[in-house]
Amino acid sequence: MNPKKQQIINAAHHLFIKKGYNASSIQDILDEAGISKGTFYNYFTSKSECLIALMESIAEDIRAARISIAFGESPSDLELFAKQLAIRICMNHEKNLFSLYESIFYSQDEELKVFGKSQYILELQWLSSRIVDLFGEQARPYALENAAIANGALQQLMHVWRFGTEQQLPLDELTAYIVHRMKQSVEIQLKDGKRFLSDGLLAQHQQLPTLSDSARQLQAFIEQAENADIKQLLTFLADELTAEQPRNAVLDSVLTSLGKNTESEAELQILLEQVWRQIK
Amino acid sequence: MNPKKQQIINAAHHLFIKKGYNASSIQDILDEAGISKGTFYNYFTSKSECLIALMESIAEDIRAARISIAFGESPSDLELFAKQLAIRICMNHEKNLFSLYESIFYSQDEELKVFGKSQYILELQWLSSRIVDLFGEQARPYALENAAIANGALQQLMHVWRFGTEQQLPLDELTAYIVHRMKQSVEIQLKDGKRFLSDGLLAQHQQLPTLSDSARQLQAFIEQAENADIKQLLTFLADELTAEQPRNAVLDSVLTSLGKNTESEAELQILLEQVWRQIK
DNA sequence: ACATATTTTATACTCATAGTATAATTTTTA
DNA sequence: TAAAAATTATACTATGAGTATAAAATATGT
Repeated sequence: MNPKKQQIINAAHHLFIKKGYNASSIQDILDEAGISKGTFYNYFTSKSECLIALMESIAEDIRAARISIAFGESPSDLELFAKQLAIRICMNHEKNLFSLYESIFYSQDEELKVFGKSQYILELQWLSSRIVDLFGEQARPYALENAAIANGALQQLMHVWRFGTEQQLPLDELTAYIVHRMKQSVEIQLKDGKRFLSDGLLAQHQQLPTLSDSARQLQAFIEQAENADIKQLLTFLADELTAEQPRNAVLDSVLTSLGKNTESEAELQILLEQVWRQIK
Repeated sequence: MNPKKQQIINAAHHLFIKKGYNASSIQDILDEAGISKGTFYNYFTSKSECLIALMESIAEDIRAARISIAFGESPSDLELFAKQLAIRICMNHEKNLFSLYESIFYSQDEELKVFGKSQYILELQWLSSRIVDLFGEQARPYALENAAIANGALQQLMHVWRFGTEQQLPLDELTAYIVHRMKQSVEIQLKDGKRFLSDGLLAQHQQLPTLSDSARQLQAFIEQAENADIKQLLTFLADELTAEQPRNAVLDSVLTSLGKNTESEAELQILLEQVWRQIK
């Protein structure tokens, strides 16, 4: 990321937290970042584009944090899932960004709306796939619905907590509770088969990529890798994935090292998470 | 309501649906309503105050509709509750007002935010009290939590539906499903006692008013009643409530007549609903 | 019917902010 | 060190919120 662009995003971030998005004028951002108008419009065509860049960078942080705590653990670990849920809340809370996410959703700005929608769908799809990790393939028909409901429950319980008390939200307790309810719900649904949403509603059934698919995708990243250590790790990963009998324990440790590295781009992280799922 | 004020609200309503709140300028409202700027500022000090007036009038419509389908039915009827849930969705949807409600929530406008919060709390309190109606006093500790979660589930399932398909939302199916899940949840909680929110979080335990409380409150409305028929019905109601043995069937039918009358003010409607609960 | 009070209109004004344009200056790069 | 790119300062246009006010229209009480 261009450092000037990053500087603007940081300033915007700071301001949006302090005064909110709507209340921050572009002039405020210029002052905060100590740049002139021309520079701003050199990198962004509008305030909303700047917001999108900010939110994208935060989404990447969340993804990285979720992945970095996952490697070395089992994808079907309920506690891990609860922690991953907490990460989003925690990061957004810490950065006071709920306001942004929610105000975007129904914004009048078409570009923002589309962006918000895509972020939302990504989150639900991530949740859904994790639910399948947790409860097995049989839970797939109920995954999207439970993802949506868990999302709603999280949001609402947080609202009510915020309105009802000054106390600090007990986040781990909340996410554990959400996971507990989700488990109950899925178990009941596996018995009675009742649901409202069909699982294929948001996307045509995306078929699971194979290990060699992942290895092939890795090649692209190996070529453009700048850091030699990372290149080495990625190359090892790609080789090992195509081996007769991939040594999962070694793969896991390599993934963990790579996951801790926050430099890597979003696409690579997503690919690494895919590999993590595959080898479990 | 002053007809000019109503005319402005109607114009704003129309515009907000067509173009959204933020995208509608005050000038647009003036043009739509065919009035001049001075008149607008005679009734409202800002656009957001106009929005609040609009939303208040819609909230009143929702309340009235919910009450009018309730009289004559049992408060513990799950299907009635599902229908009452559908009313809010339906009215907002029809009027395309979800955008408004949700954008208000995190608006930068302090006045709007406070209003949105109070509306939200009112809705949760209504839901909570209905949950107690449905599942008995024993469900009270879990009422607020289930109200919040049902609210979140409704919202999220609607979002996903909207994003995933062009088809018309099967509203009755959705509300029935929400009620079904709520029933399961409450039943489980009555056994295992698990919950996240305490029921008293939003308000100190409000003690139930007695029939004679209601009768006393009715007096005020009787005095200011303009329509003779309504005055007659209210007077009968107040007398009957203080009788040794109120004839519930008659009360119910009188309530039904009064409930159908949409002229009555919000406070009266709330009082009537309270009476309806008391006599069941 | 008339005088008075009120509501409404038309218009012009201030102020804040988004976004454009451009020439001058600074920094980077080759 | 010269050319290219980025940055700045500044001025400009346009839009929209909100205020002010005098004139016109309407309502109200007697």
